[in-house]
Amino acid sequence: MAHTLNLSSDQSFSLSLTLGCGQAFRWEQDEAGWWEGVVGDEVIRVRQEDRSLTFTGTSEERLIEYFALDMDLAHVLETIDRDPFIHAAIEECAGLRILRQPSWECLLSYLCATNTNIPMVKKRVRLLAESLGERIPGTDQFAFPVPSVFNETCAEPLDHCRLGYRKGYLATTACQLAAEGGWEGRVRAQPFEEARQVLTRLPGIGPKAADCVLLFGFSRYEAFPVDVWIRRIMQQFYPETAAEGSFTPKEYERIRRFAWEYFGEYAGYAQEYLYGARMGAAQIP
DNA sequence: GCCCAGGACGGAA
DNA sequence: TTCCGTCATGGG
Repeated sequence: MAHTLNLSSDQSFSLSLTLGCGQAFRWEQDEAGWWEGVVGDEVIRVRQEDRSLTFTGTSEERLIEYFALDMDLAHVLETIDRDPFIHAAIEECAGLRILRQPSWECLLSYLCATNTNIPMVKKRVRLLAESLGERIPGTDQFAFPVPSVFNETCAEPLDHCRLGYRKGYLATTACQLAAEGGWEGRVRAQPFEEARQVLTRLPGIGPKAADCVLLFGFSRYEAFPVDVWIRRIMQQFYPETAAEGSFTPKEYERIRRFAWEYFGEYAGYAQEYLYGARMGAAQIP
């Protein structure tokens, strides 16, 4: 049963930019323009025609939550629109929204995303779901593995997930959090810097992954993840922050502090728009 | 063969 | 504290 959600005229949203900009790893688009993805234990199919979203597999309430359609995007973009560079990115990526991803799969997905590229991350996350997740009834898709499957017996299935050196980090971090429990609440309850420290103490989670998890999995918009692409963008547009040569933790810190002071509480949105514009919004399906 | 990709870690300096 | 080599994996 397909549902329809009509967006109001002041509710800017681009489904393709939002799903195609690389923030989530389980979405694919078919020839007919439908996006299909797995979120939690649901297979969601959705397409956009102008201000109309047609979707199956979830409720309107969860769709609005996941795509953050309840946010006043215009206000957010107004606050970060500080100069011609970011302004051009805002124009180019109009309607891009930062998703509210389930924090567990967001954390482990970005643990898989170090020193690699987006197609490989998507492959690893899919293999994780197929190796350790539950098949979703009536579909050929698998849910992301729940915490409890990460125990002493998960080493063998993880061998098939092309994780490389990340395998040990993922096993350790996932087992630890599954055994402890309550980590999400602890992160959510902490001020930003303390929450960031909780995450970076986990094996395989450094500053970049922690900032991505805070931004995409906890809606902490002051997070400003700096990958090699963002560093290049900062070198080009804001040369006072970025340096040449090797990328040191000190420089990472300088860039993210600058971004937070310069763009404000929604610095993470500035990051995503700069990234999306550089990747070429036009190339995203 | 090389270099690079939404980096992180352990050990040396 | 700050560098520096290394870590699988695949694509160009």
